[in-house]
Formats: sequence, C-alpha cells, structure tokens
Amino acid sequence: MTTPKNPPGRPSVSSAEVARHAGVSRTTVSFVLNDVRDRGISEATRQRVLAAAHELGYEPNAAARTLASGATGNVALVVPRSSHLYVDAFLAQLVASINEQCHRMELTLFIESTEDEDREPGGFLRLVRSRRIDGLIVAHPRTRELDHLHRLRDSGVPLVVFGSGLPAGEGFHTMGDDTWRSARLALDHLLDLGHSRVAFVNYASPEFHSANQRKLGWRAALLGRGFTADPAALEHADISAESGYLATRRLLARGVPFTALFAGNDTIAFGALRALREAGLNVPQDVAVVGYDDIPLAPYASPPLTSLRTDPVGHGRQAVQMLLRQLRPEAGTPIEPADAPELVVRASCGAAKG
Amino acid sequence: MTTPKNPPGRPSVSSAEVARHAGVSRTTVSFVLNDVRDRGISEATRQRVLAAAHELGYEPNAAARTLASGATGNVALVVPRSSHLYVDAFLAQLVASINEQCHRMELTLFIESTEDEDREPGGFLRLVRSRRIDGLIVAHPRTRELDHLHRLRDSGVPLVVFGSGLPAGEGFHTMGDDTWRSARLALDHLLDLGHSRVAFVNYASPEFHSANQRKLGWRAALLGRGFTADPAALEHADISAESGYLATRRLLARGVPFTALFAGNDTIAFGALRALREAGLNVPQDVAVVGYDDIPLAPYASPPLTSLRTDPVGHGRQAVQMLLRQLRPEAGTPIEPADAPELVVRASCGAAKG
DNA sequence: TCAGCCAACTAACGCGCGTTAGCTAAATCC
DNA sequence: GGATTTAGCTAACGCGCGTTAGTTGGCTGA
Repeated sequence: MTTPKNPPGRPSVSSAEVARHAGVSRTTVSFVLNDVRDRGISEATRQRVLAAAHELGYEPNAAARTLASGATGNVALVVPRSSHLYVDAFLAQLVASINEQCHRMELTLFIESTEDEDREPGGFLRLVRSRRIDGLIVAHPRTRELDHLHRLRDSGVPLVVFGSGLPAGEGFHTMGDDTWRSARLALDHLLDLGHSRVAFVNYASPEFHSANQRKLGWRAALLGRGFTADPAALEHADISAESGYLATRRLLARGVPFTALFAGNDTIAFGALRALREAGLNVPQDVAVVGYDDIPLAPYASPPLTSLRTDPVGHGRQAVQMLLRQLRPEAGTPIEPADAPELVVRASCGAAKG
Repeated sequence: MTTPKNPPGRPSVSSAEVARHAGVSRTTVSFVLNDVRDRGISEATRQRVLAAAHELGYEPNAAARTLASGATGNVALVVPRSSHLYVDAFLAQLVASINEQCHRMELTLFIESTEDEDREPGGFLRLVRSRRIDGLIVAHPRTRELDHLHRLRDSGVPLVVFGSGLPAGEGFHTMGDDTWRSARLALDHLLDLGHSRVAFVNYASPEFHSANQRKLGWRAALLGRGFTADPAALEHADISAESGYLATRRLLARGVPFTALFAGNDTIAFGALRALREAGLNVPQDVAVVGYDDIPLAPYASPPLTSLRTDPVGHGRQAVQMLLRQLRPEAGTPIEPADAPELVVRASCGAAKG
C-alpha cells in the first residue's frame, strides 16, 4: 500500500467525466449504468449516457463502489496448504471449478491457505474484518481449525464448509462426500472379489476429516464381514506419490500378508504400484489395488487404476451455489448436488472385463 | 453488487471508533497504525492507540484504504483456461508458487482465465480499468492475445509476461524458459544415445509460444545432425494424457518408423507409454521416451520417465519479484532467476544406470 | 387560473480512509 | 521578554461511488 497516489500514465475515467460528457448529472449516470428503474430516465438520456460511458471506456472504480455499496464481489477459498493445489488432484480440480463458477457469477476468487496459521492465527478472519470479501469457502479444514469456523459462523459471514464433518444443523452450510461410505464402496468391491487381507495406505493426517473417514470405512468394511482390520496393515502417507511409495515399502518390509491394497488417493496408488512392482509383485495377480479420486492419470497407470470417482467439478459448482444463496438470497440460486461417488473399475483390482 | 448495505450481524470497527476509544483524533490513529514517522506522536499516545485498536479488533477497511491511497494490494494472474490449472502440472505448480509468494508479500492473488475472451474480449483490461488490481502476471498468452498485452503495456500497468516469446526490449517485463534450448537438450540426449528417428507428440496448439518452440527445437536438433524431421513423425495432442494416448496411436497406425519419442509434456508421455505398451512395444528397448516438465508423478511412471525439469516454483518466485519491482520500486526487490532446465534421466530413455 | 401531479432530472450526503495544512502550547534563542 | 522554533496534535478535504431527498418545468383537471 505504498504505491504513489496517482500512478503515472494511468488516468482513470470517473463517472463525473461520463456525466459531463453526456451533459447530465453524476446521479443520472449512476442510475443508468446500474439499471435502476422507476427513476424515470428517458430513453434519450439513457442512450446518451451509455454512449458517453462506452466512448470514454468507463469502468466503475471497484473500491469506491465497494465503499458505497458494502459489497466487494470477492470471495475467498481457504485451503490447508497452497502446495496441495497441485499435489492433491481432487483439490486442484475443485479449485478450478470453483474459480470458473465464481467467474460465471461475476465473483472474484482469492485463494488463501492456512499453512502459516500456526504462526499467525486467524489470517482469514482478517479478510473478513477488513471487508475484503463477501463470503468464503473453506475446504478441508483440519480439526484444530474448527473453532475458527465457529468464530466465522458467529460473525455472520456467508460461509460454506467443504469436507469438515461438521454437522449441518448448527448454522453451518456444509457439504462434501460421504467419504466413509465411499471407502466402504471400494472395500466391499475388494471383499466381493474374495480378498480378506486388505492393506490400507492412508493419506494425510487424521486431522483431516476425510482421511479419518477413509480409515474408519476401511475398518468398518473389514469388521463387517468378520475379518480383522489389522493395525499392522495400515500405513500413513501424506498426499504425494513418493510418500505412498515409501509407505508401501514399509508395509512390505513389515511382512504383513495382504492380497489387496487400498490407497487413500490415486497419487499414493501410483507410488504403491511402483513399490509393488519393485518388490516383484504383480498387480492385480498378486496384489489388487484400488485408489481414490480417479485423477485424470488413473487410466494411464500400469495397470490402469481402479478408483473412486468423486466429481470435483460438481462439488465446486455446488459450493459456489451454496455460497451464492447466502450472498444474494433474492436470486434464489438452485443447489444442484454433485454426483455421488462411484467406483470406476479398471485393471488394477483384477475385476476388469476384457 | 446487490448485497444489502449493512449485512446483519457484521458490525465493523472503524478507525473513528479506535480514535474515540483512545481519546485522540482519527488522524492520529491513522499515523500510528501506518507507522508514519516525523509526525511527532508521543510514545504514550502511540501505545494508547495500539491498545485501543487491538482491543477493538480493528482491521482497516480495504476498500476505503484503496480509495484513499490508490493501491489495492491485489494482483491478477491470467492463465489461458482454468482447466489448465489441473491438467497442466507445470502451470499448477507455477500458480501455487505465485500464490505463495504473493501471500508472503502481502499481496492477494486473483486467478483469471482468458477462456471466454473470444466472447468478451479484454476481460482483464476491465480488471485494470476498474482498479481492482495493482498489476498482473500473464502466463502463456496465445499469439492472438499479444495485442491485448501491448494495450496493457501502453496503459502503464505493472505487468509481467511469462512464456510469451515477446522481446524484453519493448518495455515488456518478460520471463520464461528458453524452451527451444530445452527441447534440444532432450533431443540431443536421445541423439547421443544413437537414435535418429525421433517422433514428437507436441502439446497444445502452436498458438502457445512454448509449444511452438518445442517443435522448432525438435526439428533443429534433428536437422543439426543431418537427420530429417519427418512431418509424419510429428503429432499434436492437447495437454491431457488421453490426447497423448490417442496421438501416439495415430503415430503408430501411420507406420512411421521411430525408435524414440519426445512428448510435449509428461502427461502426454503417460498416454504415450500406455499406447506403446498396448502396441506390444517395450520402453525403452523398442522405443525410448522422454517427457517434459518432470511432474511429481514422472518417477512413478512405468518405466520411470526421463523428463526435463523446469523449476515452476522458481519461476513463480521470479515472476512475483519482477512484478514487485514495478509495484514498489523503492523496495529494490532482487530478482532471483529460476533454475535452468535440466534433463532428469530415468529408465524410460534407456540411459539410466543401474 | 391555480392547485395538483408526474416525468425527468440533480444537490448533497455518507461510506472509511490517507493526507495536507494548520493550530496550540511549551521550549529555545537572542 | 518577545520572537522563533518544535513537539504533538486535529480539522477538513478528497478519493469515486450509491442513494435519498429534493427541485424544476410542463401538463392535467376543476
């Protein structure tokens, strides 16, 4: 904020100039450009103003408009870490979808990360208090950030929370998949194929609700059929392929017997595939593998990866719609729910036909 | 911009309230909080103001500040399509890096795409004219967008252009890799290994400067050694793995002989690997493959992919630094150039040791 | 002829801040 | 002791817009 007041070479056209040009008052210009009806602007004046605005290349000053109207047209998306934007394929697609939807709704999107929330907590509360945004979408909050969310809710800012496990009842507008159910979908498929020893390489830390749910789903599915969810068959990675590779090696080194492996996400699955390959194990003959997210590269793994498709684009759309409903209630935005998760069967689980 | 003037439940603290609370004038509050020296504010007053601000949870209103000072603290990043954010791994990492750097510099980043520029041209010129941003970074402009860039430059907005092929001399602040040289690096490696028939599956359209450069580099390398750059050995994909898969199949179906394949990016390489595999060809024995970008999954391809590493994080840092230099000249921001591209040799090209 | 009305506009305020010009009282100089 | 400086503060303007409360002039109806 130390830029000079009048940056050189960038004269900006104000509505006053448009008014002068059209021979009317600034008020009239404002009425015309904001399409305020019932104000009795004659068609002739209207056209004159529009022509003047067009001719001068007038664009309303956003800050002034915000100051006067109270709305910024900005929305923030809060993600755990900015590096997740390219490591977590689901998040990347979610972000792109949200960005596109916002664009369509004439909203501008900021991307904020909470990575240094420990050093300086409440960073996105500042966004709200400084009135830089009209509302926000928080994706994948960690459990320790839940009280921030309560503060946000209490402040009355339009807010949508994605993948938090927060109950929708308490005034939160929440959304996300039923990850627990999805994990069971994957597991049931493997169990149906006759596997009983299914290893699990989870992603991220249990601080993330969805990671935790995947674990619980894995356990519940196994227990539900009378098998054991051996803690030794559970490994933790982060969200990278490398971590999946290393975790799978640890699993193998431990000597736990397993005939199937469920990966917390597809990136991890890529790492697992390599670790299995290097260990001389064939997929799917020796070990069946199922991933999660169905990233665009999943069909190009070797063998092609069976995975859970999760419709990030639909979720993005839904998130923006839920926010819009709070931002502009009069618009009556409909909420189109995202597609339900669905298992895409390819070769890596051994059940693909052909 | 149709939100009600005073959204319920969100009272905001103004500097006037802080002033009242501290028993001073608003001016004094402003001086203290903006750390204006030489204004003779006594330490006692200073502390009183700071305490009041803290106690009230005061955060300056961004719009008012912008209106008064002229600076927004916002920066836009313009990309060709928002879907590229998750399909093009390089771009995704570049974006994340830029976002992080901006965050560090107290700048907020918008992401704009030019995908509907055809319908409504000059979308990001509006951002400038409406004074929503202090400057912008344009990544991978298409050739047909170059005149927009000239208009932007002429308007005097702080601007950094990445990967355009624009000459730096004409008042543009440009950056990016020497893609032509990088492509030659990859090609020379293959040629050194004894290959003379190197197919090329390019990515994106030649409207993108870097795509074009890769093609020219491929051609130059072959011609430089007295080989031919057979047009039949050239295929076009977009940036997805699927398109790479299909393009490689077309290449194979055409019956052009080749013993090596250069992919325009790693995602395409994944598609190519599958196409080759399905055709019964072994990599690298029958066909050596080299990709571009060294995406995080490259080491987890089968076989692990030889690729060109391009330092997206470094480029992101550099882009923000170049912008900052224009935004706050007094800060004297140093420019740390990104790492030069480097070939990472793995198994897919047949030259890996061990 | 005049009150009443409506169409078509405009003057003026406020949003919250940065900043310039000036003001007062105490300290310093000759 | 009066003139001048200086420390420490504030009144008031302007940024560009949305919006409320008008004003003006022409027209109608009795």
